[in-house]
Amino acid sequence: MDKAYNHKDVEEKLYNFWEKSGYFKPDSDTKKQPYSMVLPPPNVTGTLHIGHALMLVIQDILIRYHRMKGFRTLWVPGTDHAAIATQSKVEGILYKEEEKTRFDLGREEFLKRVEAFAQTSHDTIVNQIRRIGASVDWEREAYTLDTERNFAVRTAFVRMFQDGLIYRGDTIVNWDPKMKTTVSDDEIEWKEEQVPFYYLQYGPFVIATARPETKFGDKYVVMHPKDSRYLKYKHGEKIEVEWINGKVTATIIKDDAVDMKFGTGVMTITPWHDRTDFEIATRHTLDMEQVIDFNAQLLPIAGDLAGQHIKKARPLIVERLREKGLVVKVDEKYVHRIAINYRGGGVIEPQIKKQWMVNVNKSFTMQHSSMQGIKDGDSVTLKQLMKHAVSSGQIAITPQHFIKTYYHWIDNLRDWCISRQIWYGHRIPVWYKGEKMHVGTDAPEGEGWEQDQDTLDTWFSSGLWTFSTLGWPKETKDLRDFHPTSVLETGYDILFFWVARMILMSTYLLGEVPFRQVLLHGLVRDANKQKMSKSKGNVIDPLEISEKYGTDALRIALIYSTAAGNDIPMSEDKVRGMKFFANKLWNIGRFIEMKRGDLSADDVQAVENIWELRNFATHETDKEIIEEAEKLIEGVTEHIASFRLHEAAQLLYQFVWHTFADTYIEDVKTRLDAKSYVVLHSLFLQQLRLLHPFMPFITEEIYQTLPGKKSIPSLMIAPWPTVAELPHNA
RNA sequence: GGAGCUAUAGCUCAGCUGGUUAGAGCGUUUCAUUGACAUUGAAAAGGUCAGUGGUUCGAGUCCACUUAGCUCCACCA
Repeated sequence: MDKAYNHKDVEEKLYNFWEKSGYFKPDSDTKKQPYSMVLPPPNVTGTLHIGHALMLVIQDILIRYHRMKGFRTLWVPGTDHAAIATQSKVEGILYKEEEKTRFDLGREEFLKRVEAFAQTSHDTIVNQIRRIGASVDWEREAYTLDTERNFAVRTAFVRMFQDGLIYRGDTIVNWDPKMKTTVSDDEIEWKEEQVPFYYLQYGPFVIATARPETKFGDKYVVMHPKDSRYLKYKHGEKIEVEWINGKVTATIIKDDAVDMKFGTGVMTITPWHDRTDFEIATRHTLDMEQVIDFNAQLLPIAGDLAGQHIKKARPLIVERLREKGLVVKVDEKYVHRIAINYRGGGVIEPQIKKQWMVNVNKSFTMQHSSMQGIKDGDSVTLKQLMKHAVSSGQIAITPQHFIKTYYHWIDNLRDWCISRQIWYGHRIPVWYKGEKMHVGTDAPEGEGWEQDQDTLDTWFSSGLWTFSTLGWPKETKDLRDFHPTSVLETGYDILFFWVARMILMSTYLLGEVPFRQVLLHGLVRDANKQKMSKSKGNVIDPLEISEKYGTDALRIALIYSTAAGNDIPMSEDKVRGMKFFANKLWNIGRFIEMKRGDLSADDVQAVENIWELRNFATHETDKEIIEEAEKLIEGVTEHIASFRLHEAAQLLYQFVWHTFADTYIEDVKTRLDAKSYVVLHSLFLQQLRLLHPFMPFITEEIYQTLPGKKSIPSLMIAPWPTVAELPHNA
């Protein structure tokens, strides 16, 4: 063995060796118990960051452990087209490099650009996944927007439509005038901004607003029914008021959505551009009028200000109100929260628009269910399904406290808007011809049909991921063998976006849970507990780190000292420490290799089973180390089985370095004979196996380099150590 | 407004179902060694486990309250 471990020479070589040997594919022995996972597909918007590395490492540890345990493991890789995120990225580049918008190129040409970008990203990402050492089955790689997944999406849409769960209707949506699309509530980022807050005279009332540009059409004035200050005004009463562009007739509305303590307790409403106002207007069947168009410009209702962008119009309106003496007071220090599309950066302007929606509260008849507690023919809602899957214990969530958060989210869930006015994504499988509409997996026969222009929310397709990757809606063998999947491991930040939607889709479409266990990890932060971001310049690039210290050092550093679900402070120091550990491991290997030569005992065989090793113990310390090693095996196994990977890693680190190397080797090195050599060598091989899921490259390299016959060609498929002989039928 | 998390050594964190003297990494101090490994070894200093009260034979661990920090959800015109 070389004096130092050189990860650069080893990693690529070993990964190719593993892949070529077919170890990433499920074992052909179908009698083995299956263990399956899908990789949360990274967005094809660029490159992988350290959070992705963490996710890959945790999942790879689980997969490698179960593979060695004798399960028939499958880990399906893939990438996500991330509709709006990818499109917005390409639009940004397009504008920067050519000063063009997507409308300049047209749908077809623009999509070609996006696809080219996505392909490049995809290639980078795949390469990065390999570098981390992830033992995924590349033959089953999927893309959320490929042909097979598109068929799954269309099938799902049609099924939901036929069950009356998808409808098209006028709703108030979050409109991004910059990207020209709706975005979901979850895609909004709130930003605080200090703006002037205007108190305006509105007839006998004073109303308050931060957005005077929406106020042109306001003809309803709303107050709380119990507000003693305004009891003399009756619901439905009409009054004449002087307003921005002259006199209007206002109607008094009483509604308890009004907060009596806020402002003056009176407000005028703009139902077309505000969710709360929209809801009030819906309750009292009031008129709704659009004031701002989809480019964020004022409509003719604004009189001579029509056509102005709202940002420019605001000061002009305030000026006019001032002239008319309608401005009572201005609070300059008001903190207003504005909604921003966090994918594209546009300021959200609520609008009423026709959208495709999923009704989460509508009862439908369950066609097929293999879930406990829900039978075929039961009447349920999607919300109930989502809740039931977890409350019945058919899906476990680790850490447990996220269960409460999950329920809380479901309770507050509104209908899910699934249409997007962007081009990159799954086109909605609906066709129109005059007044006629066709909903189906394929275009209808005949001339003149035109497909809906909108595409689907990206989460609609990723919601199908656990089974669309296995071939659904075809009844494939993979689907039978590997669904429900065993574990879904992902960051807690997408519990709602993604995990909840997978539960919705799987319980509804398949009548079974998508996975039995949800395992959530935290955010990787920098050494100062700051979120990593490009603008802060504190981003740690996983590939750079793995290049410098070795992938194994990065892997174990990522999971070493943090409990599941907690955020992880990451520093280079930590990785460096783990590189030292890798070096220690390497040198134990060198020592063992060297001593075998000293003993000129090339026929000394390693003992496979630890319980047979006691026959070779000649000293008290030999017995002790065997006992300790047994405890290690039990401890590591138990910790991994309970998802305490950090505990398992800590046990291994302590044992290998401080018990095995510092204590036992120091003791045995002066009295080494053929018998104690067997103990030394065999125990080390056990440790390599236990460490292999955590540090696959160096353990495999040492294993391959150590002298002696190998009955097993790779650590990847070596049996996981146990402390006692198992009955043969187990 | 609603919900959740965190508080343990100088720093970053472990501590699973309550059970001897509370652990690790990094950092600090002292000593040793070119021996598989200076990417080393031996040792040391450093903690009223945020505070108060409770349950218990026994609490870092369970319960209540207080304080401080963080996060998520909803959202006020």
